[in-house]
Amino acid sequence: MARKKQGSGDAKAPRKPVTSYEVAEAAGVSQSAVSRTFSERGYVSQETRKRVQAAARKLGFKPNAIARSLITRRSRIIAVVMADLHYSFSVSILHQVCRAVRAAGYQALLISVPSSEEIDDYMPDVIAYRVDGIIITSALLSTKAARLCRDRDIPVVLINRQVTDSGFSSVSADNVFAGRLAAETLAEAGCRRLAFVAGLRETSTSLDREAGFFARAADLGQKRPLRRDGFFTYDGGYRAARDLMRLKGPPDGIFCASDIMAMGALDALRYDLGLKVGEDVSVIGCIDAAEAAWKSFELTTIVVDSAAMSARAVDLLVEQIDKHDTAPRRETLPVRLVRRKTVRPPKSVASGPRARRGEPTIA
Amino acid sequence: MARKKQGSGDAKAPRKPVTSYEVAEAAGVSQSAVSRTFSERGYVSQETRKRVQAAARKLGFKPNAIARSLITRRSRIIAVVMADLHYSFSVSILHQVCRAVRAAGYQALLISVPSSEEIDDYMPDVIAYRVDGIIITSALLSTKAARLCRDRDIPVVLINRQVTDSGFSSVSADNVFAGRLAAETLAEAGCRRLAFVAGLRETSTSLDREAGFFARAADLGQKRPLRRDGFFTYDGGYRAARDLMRLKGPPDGIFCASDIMAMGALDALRYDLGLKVGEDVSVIGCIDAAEAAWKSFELTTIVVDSAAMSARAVDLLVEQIDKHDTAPRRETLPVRLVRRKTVRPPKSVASGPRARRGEPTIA
DNA sequence: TTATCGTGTGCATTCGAATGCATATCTTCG
DNA sequence: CGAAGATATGCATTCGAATGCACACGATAA
Repeated sequence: MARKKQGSGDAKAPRKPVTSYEVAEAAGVSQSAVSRTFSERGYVSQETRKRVQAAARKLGFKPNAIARSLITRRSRIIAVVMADLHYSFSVSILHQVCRAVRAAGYQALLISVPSSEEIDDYMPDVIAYRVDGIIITSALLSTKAARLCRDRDIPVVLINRQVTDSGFSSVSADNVFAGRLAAETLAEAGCRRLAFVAGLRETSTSLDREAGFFARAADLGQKRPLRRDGFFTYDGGYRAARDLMRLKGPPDGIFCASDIMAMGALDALRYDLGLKVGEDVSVIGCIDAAEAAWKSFELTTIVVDSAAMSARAVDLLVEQIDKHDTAPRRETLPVRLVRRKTVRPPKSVASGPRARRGEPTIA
Repeated sequence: MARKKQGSGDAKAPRKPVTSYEVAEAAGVSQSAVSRTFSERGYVSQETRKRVQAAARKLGFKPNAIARSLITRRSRIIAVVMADLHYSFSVSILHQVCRAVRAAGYQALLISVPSSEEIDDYMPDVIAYRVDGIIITSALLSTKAARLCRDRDIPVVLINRQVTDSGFSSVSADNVFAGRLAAETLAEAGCRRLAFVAGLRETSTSLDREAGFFARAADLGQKRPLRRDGFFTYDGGYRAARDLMRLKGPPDGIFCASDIMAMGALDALRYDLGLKVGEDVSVIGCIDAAEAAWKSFELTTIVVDSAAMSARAVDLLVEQIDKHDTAPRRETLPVRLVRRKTVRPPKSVASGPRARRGEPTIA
């Protein structure tokens, strides 16, 4: 029927991938020499190397990573597991992780899990491809999955999540401090009744922020803050804020465990309830998603350097891949407050250095 | 120093991955039988299959995908190339593509390219891993990269981009129609001076939307619309809108080639210029990003079904991988208008079935 | 009874690069 | 001058699963 592949003329175009043997032949050396040239191990004379490289270039040779992986027992692939690819922060992390992975000389196999619970269904693939390591973000490792990794000796690094039971490395923002910072900022702004909008239950991210927030609130002599679940979504934040404000003693300072929820809260407060955010109520988010800086929100929030977090996670992982016997490490990255307009400026300080209005900061 | 690997007791945990030979031995059959059991080709008796499966389960055997790839010459890996992982639409596409890829029995190797121009630097990796196919979204293929793919016979499918010069398959939204629809909607709303905010130059997405918009505007007897570049960013949209409104004959209907730009435009119009969007000026976006539905925007926009687009793209790719000789196809998916609040309701029609206010649609 | 087919099994080879070992050449030093 | 070392090269084997081939068995057809 259709013409055969090798048939037609047009040389140059190598239909079947070129192998090291063909390059060897063209260069008049052995396959070993070709391998040594490309793997940069063992001895190859300048002379030979040049001839091999010339032949390789001419034939369009690129070592087959699959074959290499088989014999070296290193795939140079890192699995990146993500549960919620919806949120902009996850995406920013993913982007950064990809870059870091590549910079370290690995490839990223993306595993987008619908939800944390289903991670077990995805592990077999990860195992089959003999990935050298796993980065997990916005997802938890089931105990079954954790056991699998341990049994197979696959290093794992978690980003912004911690697994209590088992000794995997992790890199997180200083979420407890973020919570403390939020409580402090709201208190300084003169808020007398605080509230916390949590993310998903059982994520250390949200839990830690909550713990810090409550602890610091107590320190500062505040009443125990109110609390609602917001599920890390816009709608969740919207509803949480609306419900909170309908209580008998409504809050005047709300800390949301993520920016998306804070934006939902903002919209509920101003559009549903007709409140003035930054005057009647103050809101603080967490993460500093791109949207937080938009004119529509100008959200005061707590930033984490996602690039640093990703880079660190990959560093840690690669280190564990290389020297095999490293103990799990847990690292924490500093966070800081970005003041925009959703929190009343501090009471005590005179109306001093407040951002000018008018011209947007964008221009 | 550290204890050796194989040393300590605790059986069960297989330090070195189990091979088909070990399973064969445990089951008292040959390696071929194991292979046949797992690859589901050739003959294996029920009896043998069961014993192999039992042994495999006991030992925790999972066929090594790397070894399999080497001999079958199919990696079952699809490279997913993305230029701008920043935008929520890209992300939604990515998420969907991942799912589709997995559903088709492949794995996704994510290649996050900083910008379209740098794609050439990333091709070698893609080639080295002998991926079975490539999905490209929000990025162009350089002519060099295109040649590489053609030479090596690697199927490529582009999502929402088209490459003029070369015959690769693509799946796009009906962008020309989207433009027409936008022009029509604005005209119906009574707009007399239209404007278009373009994305990035040379992306067919933006170009097609522009073409449709201008053509339909002309049909409808409108003056030739104004035009600004918005680079597919919030800031770009913000500036474009501001600049447009400062012209002598400012527009009263703006179509932005993406939602993000539309949100920037919205913010410029209302916060910088103090205009009432949906009354003084109408704005239409394109894509229907998640944020478009938020209370802060309630953006009227043109939707594309990103799940369908992704699924279709993967289908097409897999088809090309399987039957080798398929001609490139270009598919176009329908788009439709989602009316929210940034466009004045049609003049002619009485104030009829307009969405109720009050309770947000979220509750 | 013999030829033919559908099953089932194992042996040996294959994919393509890496690498241990033997070997060869060239330095350098005692 | 001979031994030791560094450099350079090729041969043969290896990684782990897939598969062509030969062969064996039982059932059916001629």
